[in-house]
Amino acid sequence: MLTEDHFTLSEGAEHNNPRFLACKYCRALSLCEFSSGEGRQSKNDRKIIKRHRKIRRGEFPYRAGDPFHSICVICSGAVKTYALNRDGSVQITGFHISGELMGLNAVNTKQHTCDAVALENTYICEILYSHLQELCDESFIARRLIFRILGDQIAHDQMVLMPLIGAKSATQKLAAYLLSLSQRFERRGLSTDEFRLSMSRGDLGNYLGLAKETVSRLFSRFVDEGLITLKARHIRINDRKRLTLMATKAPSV
Amino acid sequence: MLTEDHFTLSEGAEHNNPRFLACKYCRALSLCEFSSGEGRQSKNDRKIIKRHRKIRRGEFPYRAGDPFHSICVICSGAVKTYALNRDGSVQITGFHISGELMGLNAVNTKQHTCDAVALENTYICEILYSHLQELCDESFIARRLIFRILGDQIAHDQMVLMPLIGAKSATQKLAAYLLSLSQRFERRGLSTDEFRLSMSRGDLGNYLGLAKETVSRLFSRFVDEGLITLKARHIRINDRKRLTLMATKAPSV
DNA sequence: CGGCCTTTTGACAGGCTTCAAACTGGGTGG
DNA sequence: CCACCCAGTTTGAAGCCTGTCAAAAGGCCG
Repeated sequence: MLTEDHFTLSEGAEHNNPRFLACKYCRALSLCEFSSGEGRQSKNDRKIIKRHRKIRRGEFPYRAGDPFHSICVICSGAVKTYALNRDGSVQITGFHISGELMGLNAVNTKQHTCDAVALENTYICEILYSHLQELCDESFIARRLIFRILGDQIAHDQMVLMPLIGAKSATQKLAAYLLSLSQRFERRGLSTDEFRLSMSRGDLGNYLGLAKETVSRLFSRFVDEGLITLKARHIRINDRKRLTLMATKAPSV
Repeated sequence: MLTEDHFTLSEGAEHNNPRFLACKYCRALSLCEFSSGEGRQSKNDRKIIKRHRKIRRGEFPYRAGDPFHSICVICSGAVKTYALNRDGSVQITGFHISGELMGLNAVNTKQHTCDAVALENTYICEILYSHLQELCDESFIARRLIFRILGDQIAHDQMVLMPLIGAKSATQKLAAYLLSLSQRFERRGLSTDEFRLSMSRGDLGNYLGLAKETVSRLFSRFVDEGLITLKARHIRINDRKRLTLMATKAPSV
């Protein structure tokens, strides 16, 4: 499915260049190259994908209430999404890293229900959903692709979120989430054992339903026990086996 | 989209007859009538949907490892799904009531990852997924329908599951889940304020990450405070406003 | 009507949150 | 380039919430 077209857009890229990373991950998704590969005959082919929008730390890819018009692919960087409760408190609904999609929960409502904010300088590609749907009317491959994207999202939500709800201790929650993060980095072709935690302890706590102090204390305990190494927001997993045990087993450990 | 065909299948039905309920809810989904309405010209039209399979309490609609071949619609009754951890402990992944879909998380893996077991005598319709996909190649409406189904599932997971993860107290969790259950019954045309809890306290606790005793105690407290009325597994919500407050607000109430 | 599973209620121990204070690190301006 | 500053992080102490263990009461099904 790769086309020169595709590579042209990334020309001059180097390994550390976010534009290059973008296409590397989109390729893994087989979404970007598809969007640029199909429909070449049309003059509007470029409109289906808006490439490499730069979003600085603290800026918003989209806000709650914005009309939904495109699926966002994170090329590099990280984004958190959150909803505001009526009483003013915030509920973080997810963290999204390079190669992942954002905003799929709005495909039916046609309106974003969460705010999205960049945790660090971030590049995103936007794929216009209405155009992608039109493409589906013509292309068998597009149909299967979009089914796969939606299905993956459902499977991901079920498999990752459920253990976090059912976890009976803070230890379980944090261990489980670290492992799921690790898997996500691996799936994007990055290191499984060593990665950057772009979110603050407070954000993590809010997401997992824990106080930020508890998160901090658990990290310290994990370090003491040799499970992980931590330098500021850079984490390395040293003992995946035991971490997995803590994620599933009863809190009596 | 309704056809005589459709009504024929439910003939002789009465309001309390599960077969009638089946079609009532499927109509709400616009999935069943579509499946029987489209493709009438074909001789295979009946194969796309397998109607009204009866499943007794304790029986399994499907097991983990089974090949995924159809989307299950619950006509009447209730089903829980759960996964087994390596250490033998179970993690309940969801409760499904009449009018809802099951097994969507397997559309891509092509293999079920959870066990599903009926909490009471249950009727389900099965819609063959491969046939539905083929239908998508021919029908615009089928495409939009399946997008809507998948999109709804994603939105549901995001909106319902996230608050449960982020809840900071047992009270929040249980109140939030009762309200989301209530919404689900309403969406299916049933009473918002009065419904049956098909699952045991233990199941609820397992799902929410609470001890069954805690669930029981919270129910008692809710009753004492006049928020709900409880008779065995029949619940009535008396003060939705305050229950909503407990679902979002800090545990200091 | 009897047996069994579920639910309720109590007591206690332990984990988590809250409040508070000291510390660290990244970003800014001189 | 360095010092400063502030947000984020770590660590401590105390109190509440929730899990665990235990026993009694209730409800459902044969």
